[in-house]
Amino acid sequence: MQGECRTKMTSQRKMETAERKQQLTEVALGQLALNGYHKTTVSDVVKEAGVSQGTFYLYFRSKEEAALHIIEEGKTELLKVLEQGYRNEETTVEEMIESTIRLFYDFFSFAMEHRNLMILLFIKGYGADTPIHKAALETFNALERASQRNLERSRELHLLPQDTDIPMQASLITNMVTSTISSWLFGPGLDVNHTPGISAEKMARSAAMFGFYGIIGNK
Amino acid sequence: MQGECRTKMTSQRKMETAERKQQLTEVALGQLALNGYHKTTVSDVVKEAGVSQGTFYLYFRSKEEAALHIIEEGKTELLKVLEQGYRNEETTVEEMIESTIRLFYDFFSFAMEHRNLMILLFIKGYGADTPIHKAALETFNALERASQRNLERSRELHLLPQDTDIPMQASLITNMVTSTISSWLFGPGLDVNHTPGISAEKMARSAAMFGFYGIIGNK
Amino acid sequence: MQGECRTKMTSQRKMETAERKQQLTEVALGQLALNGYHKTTVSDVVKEAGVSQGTFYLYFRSKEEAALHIIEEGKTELLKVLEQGYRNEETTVEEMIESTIRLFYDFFSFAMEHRNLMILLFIKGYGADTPIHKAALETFNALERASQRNLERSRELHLLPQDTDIPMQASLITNMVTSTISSWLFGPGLDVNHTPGISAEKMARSAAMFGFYGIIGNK
Amino acid sequence: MQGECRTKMTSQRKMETAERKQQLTEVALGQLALNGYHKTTVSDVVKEAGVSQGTFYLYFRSKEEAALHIIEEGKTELLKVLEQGYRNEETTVEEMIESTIRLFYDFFSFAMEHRNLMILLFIKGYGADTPIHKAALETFNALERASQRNLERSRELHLLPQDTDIPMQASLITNMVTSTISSWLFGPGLDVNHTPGISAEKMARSAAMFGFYGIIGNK
DNA sequence: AATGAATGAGACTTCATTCAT
DNA sequence: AATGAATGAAGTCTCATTCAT
Repeated sequence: MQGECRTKMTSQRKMETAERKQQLTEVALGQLALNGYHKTTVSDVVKEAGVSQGTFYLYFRSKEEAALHIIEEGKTELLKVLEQGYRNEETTVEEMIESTIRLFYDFFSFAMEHRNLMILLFIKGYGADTPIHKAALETFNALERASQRNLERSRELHLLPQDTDIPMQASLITNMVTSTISSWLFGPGLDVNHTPGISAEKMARSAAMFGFYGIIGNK
Repeated sequence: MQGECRTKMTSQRKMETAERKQQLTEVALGQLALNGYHKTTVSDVVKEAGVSQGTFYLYFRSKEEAALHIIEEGKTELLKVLEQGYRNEETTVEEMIESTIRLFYDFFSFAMEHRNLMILLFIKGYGADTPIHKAALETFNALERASQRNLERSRELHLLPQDTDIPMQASLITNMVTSTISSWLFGPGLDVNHTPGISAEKMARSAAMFGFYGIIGNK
Repeated sequence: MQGECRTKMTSQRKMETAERKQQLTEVALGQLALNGYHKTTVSDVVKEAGVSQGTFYLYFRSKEEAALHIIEEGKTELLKVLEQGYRNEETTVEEMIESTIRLFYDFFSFAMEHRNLMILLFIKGYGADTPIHKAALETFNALERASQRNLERSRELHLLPQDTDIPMQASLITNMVTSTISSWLFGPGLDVNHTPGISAEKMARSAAMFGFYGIIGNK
Repeated sequence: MQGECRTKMTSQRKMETAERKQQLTEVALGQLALNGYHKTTVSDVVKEAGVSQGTFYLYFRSKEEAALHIIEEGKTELLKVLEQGYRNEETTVEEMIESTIRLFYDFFSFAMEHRNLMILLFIKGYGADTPIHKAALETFNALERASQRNLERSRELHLLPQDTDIPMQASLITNMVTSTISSWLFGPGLDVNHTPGISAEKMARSAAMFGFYGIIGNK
C-alpha cells in the first residue's frame, strides 16, 4: 500500500536539477543508440544512472518525451554546426568544392563527437514510435533543404549548369552523405562500438569529390 | 485484406501448409513495413490473417523467427534480381554506364513492386532487435559487395582509373542508391503509402549519372 | 525479456467466454462495493477470481471499462424492475398509495438482492473517476425522472393538488428513497456486511407513507 | 487561488504556524471536494498553496491525517450550527414546524457557505479510504441523532402521535434533508460548480413541509 | 491443422513520504 | 520553518507464448 513506512536504501547525493537532467539525457542517449527506442527501458536507464525509477519522471514527463528532448536538442546542435558552415562567398568551382569539403568535414567531425546522437537520428530513430521517427526525419529533411539552398546559390553564381535538377541532386547528395556517415562511423554492422578506419578529413574529401565529379570525373 | 470482417464462426478453409505460411508471411510483412518490428504484434497479424493465435506458432517458432524468415526470403529474391543484372560484357564507358542504368532500373523496379520488403530492409529493420537488424544489414552489405565486384571488373577493363579507391566508391555508391530508393519510394516522411512522383527509369538514370559524373560532370 | 520460455504454474480450467466474464464481473462488483473504485485493484480481482493478470484484459479493455460495464448492466436491470412497477391504472388516492408501496417494495427487494450493486450505484460510485461517477448518477437521475412522470400522471388524475411542485417533490422523494435504502441495507456505517433489521415490506410501506403523508399526516 | 503563477524564486512570506495550516487546510478541502480523496494529490495541494512538498508534512503527519483533520473541523462547525438551532421551546405544531424551518434554513445556509465541506461530507467522502469514510458518516449519524432527539421531544410534548416510530422517521427525515442538500447545491450532476436555482429559504420550507405533511398533506 | 483461453514477466507511470540542506 | 530532490512500492496494461481441446 502506498502510505506505509519505507526505509531508504541508498542515500543518493542530491544534484542540481540541470546536472541530473543532463546525466539522464546522456545515459538515455547511450542506450537509445545502442538498443533503439523500444528496447531501451526506463528501468535500465535509471539503473545505469544510479537513481530510482521515480527520479526519471522528475525530469521527463514520459519515456517518449525524454527521447524527443534528446533528438530535439541534438537536431538543434547539428543544424547550428551546419548553418555556420554555409557561407556562399565562393565564386569559382574550386572555392565551392573547398567550401563543401569544409562543410562536410564539420559535419563528419560533429558526427564523430556525437556518435550516439547520429545513430539515433539516422538509424535507430526509424524504428521508434511515430513522434520520434518524425523528429529524426525532420533532421534529415533539414539537411536536405540546406543542401538545396546551397545548390541553388551555386547555380545562381553559374558554378553549376542552369538546367541542374536541384531537388533531385540535393536528395542524392544528402542521402549519400548521411548514409555514408553511418557506414563510416559504425561500419558494415552499424555497430555503435565500431572504430572508423578513415579520418574525417579523408571521408569529407571523398564524399565531396564523389558528389561533384562522381566516380569517373573524380580526378 | 486488412480490415475484412471475419466472424468466429466462419469456417476457415483448410489451406495447404505452404499456402498458409505464405499468407502469414505476407500479412506480417505488411505490418512490419507499416509499424516496425516492435509495434507489430502477433495478435494483429493473426487477426488480419483471419486465423487464431495458436496457428501462428504452427508455422513459426517465434515472432522473431517469422521476421527473420521474411527478411531472408526477401534478401534472396532481391539478390537474384541484382545478380542477373551483372553481366560485365561491356568494353566502353558508355556501355558500362548503360549497363549500370539497366541494373539500377531493375533494382528500382523490384523495389517498387516490393515496397514493404524495401521499407523493412532499409528502414524499419534498423529499429528491430539485433538479429533482425543484422539480417537487414546483410542485405545491404551484399549489395555493397556486388557493387565492389562490379567496380573492380571495370577497373580491370580500364574503364576506371587504376588508382580508384574501390571500397570507398562502392560504399558511396551503394549508400547513395539504397537511401535514394527510400526517399524516392517513401518520400520525405518515409511513409509506406507515399506515391513516387518520378518514374523508375528517370530515377535509375539520375542515380547512375550522379554516381558516374557527380553534380558537375553530369552532362 | 518477453519472448523467453516460461512454464505455466497452475493449469486453470478453460471456461466459456461468457462464464468467465460473468465471474470476473461478480468478483469485481464485490470488491468495488467493498473498497470503492480506487482501492479495487485489478490485481486483487484476478487473485480472488483465481486467474492471471492478463486474463482480466481478455474480457475488459481496462479497469474503467469493467466498472462501467458493471454499472451499466446494473442500471439496466434496476430500471427494468422499476418500469414494470409503474402501471398507473389507479384512480383513487388509496390505490395510488398501494401501487407506490408495491413499487417501493420491488425496489427494496431488488436492492436487497443486489446489495453490491446498490452500494456501488448510490455510495461508492461517487468517489470514482468522472465516467463512473457519471454512470452512477445517471441511474439516480433515471429514478428521479421516473418518479416525476408518476407524479405528473397522478396530478392529471386529480390524485394530487394541481399546484403541486412536481420536480421538487420528485427530487425530495427520490432522495428520500435512495438514501433510505442505503441506511436500511448498510446501516449507519454504510457497511456492506450489515444486516437490515427491518423487512423490505415494512421499509417500503414506511417510506411510501412518509412520502405521502409526512411525519404528521401519517395515520 | 488555483492557477496563480508562482516562481520558485518568490520568497514565500513566513507564516504563523496556525495560519499556514489553515491555508493548507483550505486548499486541500477545495481539491478534495473537486476531485475526491484519491485524485487529490499532496503534490497538487502544495502546488496550489505555493509551498514545497516537505512543508505539507510539517503540518500533517500524512495525507490521511489532513483529510481527517478537515472533516473533523467541518463536523464540529456544522454540529455547532445545528445545535444552536434546537431549542425545543415550541408547544404547538405550528411552532414546531416554524422552528424546524428555521433549523433547516440554518443548515441550508451553512451548506451554501461551505459547499466544499458539504460535498466532502456527503458525497466525495464516501469514495475515500475507510477512516475518512467513517469520519464523514459520523457527521451524518450525528445529524440523525439530533433529529431523533428532536422528534422525541416533540412526542413528549404531544406534538406527534405517541406511536410514531421515531428512529425510522428520524432516518427518513435526515436522509431526505442531506441528500436534498446535495441535489440542491450541486445539481443532478453533483457538480461543485453548480449554482442552485432555488433560495435556501424556499428549499428549507419545502423540505420541512414535505417532512411533516408529505406530498399529499402539504397544503 | 487449428483453436483461443490462459499465462505471467515486465513495461510505463504515479505519488505518498523522507531527509539532507 | 522550509525546501525539493530522491525514493520505491504499487498500480495499470501489453503481448509473446503455451496447451488442452
